[in-house]
Amino acid sequence: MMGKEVGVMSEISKQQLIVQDLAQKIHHHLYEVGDYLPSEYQLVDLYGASRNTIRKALDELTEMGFIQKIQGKGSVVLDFQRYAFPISGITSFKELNRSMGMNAHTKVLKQVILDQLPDDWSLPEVNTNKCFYLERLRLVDGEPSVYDLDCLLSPPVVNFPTLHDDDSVYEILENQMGLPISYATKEITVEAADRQIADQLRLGQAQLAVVVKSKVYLEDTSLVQLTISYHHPDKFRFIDFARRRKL
Amino acid sequence: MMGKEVGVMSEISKQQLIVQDLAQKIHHHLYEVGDYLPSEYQLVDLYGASRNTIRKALDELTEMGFIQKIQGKGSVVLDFQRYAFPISGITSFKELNRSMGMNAHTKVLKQVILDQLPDDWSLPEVNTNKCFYLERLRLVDGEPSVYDLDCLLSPPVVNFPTLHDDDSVYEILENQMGLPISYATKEITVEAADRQIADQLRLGQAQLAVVVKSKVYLEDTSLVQLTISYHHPDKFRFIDFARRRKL
DNA sequence: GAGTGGTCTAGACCACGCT
DNA sequence: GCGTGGTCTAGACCACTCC
Repeated sequence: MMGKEVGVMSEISKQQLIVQDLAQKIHHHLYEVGDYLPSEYQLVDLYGASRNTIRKALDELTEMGFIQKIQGKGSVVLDFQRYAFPISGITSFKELNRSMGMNAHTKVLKQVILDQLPDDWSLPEVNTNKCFYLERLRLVDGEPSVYDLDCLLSPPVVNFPTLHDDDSVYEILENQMGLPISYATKEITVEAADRQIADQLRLGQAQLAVVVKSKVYLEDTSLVQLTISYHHPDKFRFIDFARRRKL
Repeated sequence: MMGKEVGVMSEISKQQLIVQDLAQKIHHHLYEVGDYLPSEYQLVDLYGASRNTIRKALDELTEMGFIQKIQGKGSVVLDFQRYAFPISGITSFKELNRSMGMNAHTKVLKQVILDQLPDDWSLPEVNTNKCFYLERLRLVDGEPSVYDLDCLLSPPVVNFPTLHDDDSVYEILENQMGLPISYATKEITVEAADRQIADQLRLGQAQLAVVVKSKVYLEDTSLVQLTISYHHPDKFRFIDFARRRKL
């Protein structure tokens, strides 16, 4: 009948601790693919949490593709550890670089402050924004793989520092500037790249590139970043996990 | 202290009813983009549900990109109604056809029963399966857009009926055969298509197609369908909504 | 301080899988 | 019948926003 006994939030929720702990254990094969996790009531004892908290943690792991719950049986560990190459959810290139064994580097090619968005970014909804404009080339194993155009909008971004090679934009936004990224939309198409980008990526005759356009938003729904990425078609690979949504 | 008063599950959960009702209202602009939904406590009264149930419904809408919750303020309606062209989550082509104003048709080109998976599908983990093999061509506005190769595995699929043009595989699996689809993995790459497919899709010189390989699973984690889709690069468009996951 | 969402607890009952 | 997950309720307290 009473709430929890502590008065101080330990910076991170009990639910998140459980998620991270279970994710770690799955990742390190303490729970093997095909195994059943301990039952919800066992986890209640293990973590000293209510069943509701346990269930919310398991829901999160389910959504991320770590486990599948089967009524009457338990929670099975799935084999979807492997993450996407360029991007599945929202994760920075640097984070991907770390969590997979990727030998990737980023070169900053251009970095200026603009008074307005570039014309060809075509955004009727948001305009007349100052922005920090970036052009970067991503190399994987020394091969040019992605050409990134970025606009960091101001507001909400102010005093964006000079970016160096291999710096992570997300890390700066979240950790140094206190701007928590919340969600993003992405659109993937195939288009002809212009001469400059085609040269940089060493595209062939067709000059076709995979184009990923994304809009990144903060928790207060303000738009913070626009990105257009040109991926070399031979090096593009997108892996996704999705759950069925009934209408 | 007591559970709910009813004894009969009305086939669909109260939580899902709330999700569907709110999604409808957002879709039909009863709640406009940028509006705040009624507060959680108001929704408790509106729907006669506990706050926990309301919150779980809102969590689902959040995950799907309908709303963004802001602490201390409320739940804002986002503008991500528009769904992906070929596929965002797991949804059948027919469902997409209905929910968007798409003039699409599907032609069944080949339909046979195989004793084993085709060699080039390369699946070490699952083998020696009988399967129902399908080749279909998807036309959008009369233009060939997608060439689909499908394998429906047996087991779990038994007695798969003869498929006609514009039939939905998912509908047959879920409604007629009682096989509930639960989740899927997808991989998107760009590859050269073979002559036959290139001709059907009327690809240009480069013969490049966007290749989407997916594995579809049931609720009991059994693999039910393998698909390789070749998309015409000019007509391929993938739209995604993703939320930030902290490690 | 009032109102909103965020986290957590404790308990009840239902539906499913197995033996 | 027992154990597992699925749904729902009622209540407590925290953190944040805005007046």
